[in-house]
Amino acid sequence: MILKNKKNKKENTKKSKAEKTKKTEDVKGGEKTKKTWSALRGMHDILPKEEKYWKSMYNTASKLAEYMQFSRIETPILEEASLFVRSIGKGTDVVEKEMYLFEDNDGSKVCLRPEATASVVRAYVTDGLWNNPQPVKMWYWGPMFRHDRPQAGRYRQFTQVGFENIGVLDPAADAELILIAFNFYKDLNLPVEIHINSIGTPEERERYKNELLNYYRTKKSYLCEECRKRMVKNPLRLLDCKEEQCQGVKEEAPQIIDWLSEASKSYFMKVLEYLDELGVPYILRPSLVRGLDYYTHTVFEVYPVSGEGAAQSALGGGGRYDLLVEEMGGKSTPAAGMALGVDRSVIYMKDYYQQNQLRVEKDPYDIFFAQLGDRAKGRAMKILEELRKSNIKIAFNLYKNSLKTQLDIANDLKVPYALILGQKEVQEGTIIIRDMESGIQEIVDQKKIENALKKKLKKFDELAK
RNA sequence: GUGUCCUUGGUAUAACGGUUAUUACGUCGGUUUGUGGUACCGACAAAACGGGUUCGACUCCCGUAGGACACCCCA
Repeated sequence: MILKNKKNKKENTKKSKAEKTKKTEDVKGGEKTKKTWSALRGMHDILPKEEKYWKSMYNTASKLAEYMQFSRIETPILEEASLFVRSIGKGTDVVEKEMYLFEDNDGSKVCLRPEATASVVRAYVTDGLWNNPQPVKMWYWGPMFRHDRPQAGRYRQFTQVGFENIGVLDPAADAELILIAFNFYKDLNLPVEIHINSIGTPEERERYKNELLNYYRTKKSYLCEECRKRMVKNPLRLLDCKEEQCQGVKEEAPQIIDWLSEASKSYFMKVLEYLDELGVPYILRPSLVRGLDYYTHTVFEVYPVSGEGAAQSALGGGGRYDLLVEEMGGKSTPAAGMALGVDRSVIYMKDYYQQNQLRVEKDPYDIFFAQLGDRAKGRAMKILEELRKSNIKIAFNLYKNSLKTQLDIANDLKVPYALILGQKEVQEGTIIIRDMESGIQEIVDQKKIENALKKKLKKFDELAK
């Protein structure tokens, strides 16, 4: 299909205008029209040139997970819709307007996962993970879907990396998760801010909500339109309002921390103490509430530290969800978790690296292997195959026949040495090693390539030491 | 979901209601077929899609799609 398309296109360009007109008529006459596709709204391709960022994120997460003893879990992308309605909460925006919801062939309601915590908890409950040594620490990396209006760093399909700790109620677990989030960015050389708060138990939160509403009712005449809606729909969000006119009211508002029980408060204090001990900087933000219903006690979000510019959206966040496992049909089990937005983090990384002239280096090639002539090409493939396990990183291009072009590529790749194999060398069983800087060439026996190269390459010297 | 702005080769761009749509990067090829960086030459490659206004639309208008930004919300 694609090939055919391309061919047509090429022919078109060579046609005169008159012929083009004719072609249009043909199309109208029922011939196939040229169609191209853009990605669906909010979906994007991750191109090869961006891969280095994604790779370094994945490797960083994976290494952290291993050190902190989180094991990888992969759950399906498609889940029963009610799983998320139950876990995330019926009234939330994520469930109400952002789910990719559709009917499966048998008529059951399924959806593309908007997040993974619910799935991980489902696995914990139904796959018997509660019989394993507790807590069960798991991490995941994969695509999530939310049907939202796209914006910078907000896509309908996006990648999250997340960590879940199920089965233990201990401030150390909360601190550990925050530490992982912090270290993830630290290892990538990205400065971040941790915002943290505690929203206590549902009962405490309910009491606070009433108190907040009582307070806001007395100030109703000062409020913006949006805030009046929030009073009915989502009172805790009142504290997020950015309108000038509401700032004064906000500052005087009661804070949730004052409405927590002693137990909740001291739990939260302990989390903060651990963070202090670890040297993880945080900002207490009494207005921080999270969008999903299942959170209890500790909640936190991670923000980029931007030199200038507007407040950016969160890179990630998480918190404790002690009631979710039971809500999902398991035994009452405490748990906590967090998730980071990889797409957003990649954007931040690109930006920050560019501004600060940092680079993600790809592993450079050691050698370029140039071949010349039919027989040499076959022989080159064979030699490349023999060197595959040698740890020497060799670039090659078997489809270019001119030596000039191949050395040009070698030059672009900035390799220190090139191998040159032509008809003559094939006959003699030798190969040329060319020093790309000095231009000095040396002829060696084909059987001794590996050793000869290793002698020349510095990295093998260092390994030997 | 609401609002504002935008859409010219792969990327970045220029001009124009009327000749063959500018330039750079890029890609491919070449400068006597076995030797790189420079240079020179050549080729490739574009008006998102559909409709309207007009003698004539890449240019003006409308719709669709996509993008960007803000809000709601969130990763």
